[in-house]
Amino acid sequence: MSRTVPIGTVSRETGIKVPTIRYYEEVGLLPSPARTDSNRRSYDAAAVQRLRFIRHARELGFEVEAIRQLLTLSDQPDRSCADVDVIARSHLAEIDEKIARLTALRSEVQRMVDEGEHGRVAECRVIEVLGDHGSCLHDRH
Amino acid sequence: MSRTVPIGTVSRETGIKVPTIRYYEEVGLLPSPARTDSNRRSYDAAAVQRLRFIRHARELGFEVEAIRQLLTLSDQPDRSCADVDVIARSHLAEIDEKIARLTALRSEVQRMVDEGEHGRVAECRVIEVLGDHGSCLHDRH
DNA sequence: TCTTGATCCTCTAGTTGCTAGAGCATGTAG
DNA sequence: CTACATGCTCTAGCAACTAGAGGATCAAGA
Repeated sequence: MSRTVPIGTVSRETGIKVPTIRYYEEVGLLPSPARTDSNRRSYDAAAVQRLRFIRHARELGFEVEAIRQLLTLSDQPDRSCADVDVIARSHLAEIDEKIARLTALRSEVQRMVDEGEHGRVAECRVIEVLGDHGSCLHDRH
Repeated sequence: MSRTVPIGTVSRETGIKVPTIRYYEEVGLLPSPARTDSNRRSYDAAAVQRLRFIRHARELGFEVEAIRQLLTLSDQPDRSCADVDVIARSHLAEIDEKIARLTALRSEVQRMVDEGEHGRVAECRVIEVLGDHGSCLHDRH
């Protein structure tokens, strides 16, 4: 059988603070782990990976409800294909939009770094880049 | 002179709720706008664009402090190149990491959609994709 | 002009997603 | 067998909103 670890170790391995791990359990993102005889939580590798997923997804700006859905996708053994598809597609669109916006922001910040290297920071369009309407990043003036 | 609009219009145009706009003003992300004779806020186009930037940046998972820095970059007329460069570079790294993670997540969700179309949802690796260590998205077995 | 409904104001309080601390139990190293 | 780290639960605080009360103002119609 695989090794299980206490919450502090999980915290160190995932970079998620101990109370936050307990919080994720409380709100149902993470299944309640087994307990030792002395009532301490003991986590397996799957729990650690799930926590890492939660952390990264949060850093990427997904809200807890969206993460719950993505985790549910992942938990589905092989059933309810239609539901899974609907959820997956909507998240795909969301992800594409995030990538598009980040790519635009990236190139603008990169330009600032490049120009900064030559001693002058030209006028900055960071705001314009992310400040535009819609998701299509249409050509600017 | 350019048209200015009341807060409700700004809210509709940006998708940010009225109290949230006032909150952004309170915490210094948005400069206090001009007021009408009857003390109502009136916003110009620049304010609207700045709010759209804030919204998108928040959706992308940047915290308020990071947004404040990015906005400061944008507000710099042409001074303090070194500071700007340091800030820009650190955000560049952060942005690259976000893009890498999102791209990985995207391809996994895409795979689920593709396989779902053929009637079966294969085992899902969404968690594995974002659950990995570090930022390098190293090759999985 | 008067009124009625939408919109604005300020201020306070609630929600979400954590995060820190009190007070006590347990585990482990010397 | 201390002693100090780590765990437990529970309560309270913080960041970033969000909603509502109570009151002023504006804009359109009778």
